[in-house]
Amino acid sequence: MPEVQTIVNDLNRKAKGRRIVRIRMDWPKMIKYPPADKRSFINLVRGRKILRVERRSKYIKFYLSGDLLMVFHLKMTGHFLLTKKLNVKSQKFSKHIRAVFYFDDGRALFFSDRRKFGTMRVGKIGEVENLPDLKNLGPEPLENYGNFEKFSANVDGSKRKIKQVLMDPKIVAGIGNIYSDEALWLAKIHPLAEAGNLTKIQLKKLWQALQTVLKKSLKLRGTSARDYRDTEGRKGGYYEKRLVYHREGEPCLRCGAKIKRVRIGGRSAHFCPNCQVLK
DNA sequence: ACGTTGACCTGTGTGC
DNA sequence: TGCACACAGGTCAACG
Repeated sequence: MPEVQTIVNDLNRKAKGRRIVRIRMDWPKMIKYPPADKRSFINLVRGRKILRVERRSKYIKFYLSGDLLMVFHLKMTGHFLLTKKLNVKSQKFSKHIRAVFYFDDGRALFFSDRRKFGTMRVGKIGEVENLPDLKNLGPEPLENYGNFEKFSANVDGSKRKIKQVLMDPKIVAGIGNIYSDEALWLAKIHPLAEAGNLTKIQLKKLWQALQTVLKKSLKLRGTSARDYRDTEGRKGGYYEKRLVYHREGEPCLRCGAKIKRVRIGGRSAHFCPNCQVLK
């Protein structure tokens, strides 16, 4: 999520107010709405002005003229690159360009995505906001005023592992593999702990830990474990500051025990077997 | 209704 | 060098 927020902030500074004059679409399968329909997608978006860009969970929402909403999900390897043309810094991504949005000022927004998991949708605002994937999202972890209570209610009674629950966007928005590991370490909770068994105090601690790691990563413009780059092709700085993610075999920063890795629901979870409790 | 397992894709790193 | 296999920022349809 800090990566997505960084991109959204950049787009608001550098793409807001621009008109999209031409579109190149090389991977139409990424269009989820209107369903796999390249022509209607292009016809809807061409000629529209970008009024503002917002984030909800890990979705990037472009509000366009004509009461339209264009929504992207970058998944694991999606990038937005904003340049006059693909420069040296972004050459690494140039063979994975899936779409190009040409602006009225001569610049262009390139969408690159090595694994082709990224998605885009466009339609009337209400129409798109009511699509189930966007509508059924959990509370934003960085917004207060009742969001902890919503999170707590969503977790209540769950028999799943807390690690999986944290990564479920219907439970809480915007938390993936990196920040779930980081927050669980900070809150001293074992990733395999049954979510519904955690005390209210543990959940509160976890919620605060989420805010701590997300805010820290936001300041550092996200985590570049591997592919992530911002709209100018630059890396984020959080990877170097990470607490536990991708530290298997290294000493725990708190107690010195060896960090372990286990698979949970097909994903890697990194944790300290000594100071993260299962109970 | 709930929890788990594939599916979607392309690439890189590691061990034999 | 070649080959097989594990692994990689996410999400959801399909299944029991």
